[in-house]
Amino acid sequence: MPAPLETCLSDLDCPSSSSDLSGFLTDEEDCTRLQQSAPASGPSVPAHRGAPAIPGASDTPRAQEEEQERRRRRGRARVRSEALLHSLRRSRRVKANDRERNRMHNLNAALDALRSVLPSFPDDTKLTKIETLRFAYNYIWALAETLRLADQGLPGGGARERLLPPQCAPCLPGPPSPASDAESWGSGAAASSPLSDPSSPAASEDFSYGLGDPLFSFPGLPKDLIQTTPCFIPYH
DNA sequence: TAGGCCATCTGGTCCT
DNA sequence: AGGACCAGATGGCCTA
Repeated sequence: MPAPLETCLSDLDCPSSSSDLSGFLTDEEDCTRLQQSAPASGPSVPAHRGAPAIPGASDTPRAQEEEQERRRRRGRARVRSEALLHSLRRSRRVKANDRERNRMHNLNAALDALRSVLPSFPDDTKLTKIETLRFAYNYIWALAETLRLADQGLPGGGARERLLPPQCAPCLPGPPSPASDAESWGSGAAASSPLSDPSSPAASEDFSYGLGDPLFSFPGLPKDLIQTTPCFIPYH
């Protein structure tokens, strides 16, 4: 069990490494100092290991003292090496944490952008992440169905082709399947949330958007919301 | 107070 | 080797 880092650093006779645990070194600094402090190559450690340079010399008290001093130096070098290795790992971990934090911030920004183009609720309640994804799925589906029905109703058809670029047509989803959605979206995570119904394809009470046509149904979405949001333009 | 949601940290894995 | 991505763990905050 290695000694705590603070203890290790306090034992070091290197003044520059004996303080400031909060300000971690750069990788370059760490690598350089790790190389300098390696037990086998450090300037304070003799090239020979274990056995005295002169056979039989360790019998004298002076030789024994020197041997003890060499051991102490090797011990300090090892401790310093471990501390710096710990510091190197720590600095890399801190960098990785920073990147991960930034990545999640970007992900949240994308979710906010997605929320901004979805119909908002009257009380300005912010959708949770899972609700946003579910709601977006349903919303896209509802819009696609609107286009499809518009296609059927317009003379000569072609509403979808006129309103969407060709590459979009194959991407449009089919109607949400409650069975498959139960698996793909998971269950129970937002089941108890008051906002889970609008975002859940598996909602029990669907609001039928339009003239009772199930293709217009938007699961759980309040009727007045649909009628007031500019994103929903009923097809006549 | 329990449960849900979220942010953050962390170690593992994969990719460039 | 370093970065991106992922999933698990943890703790804080909020609400019913």
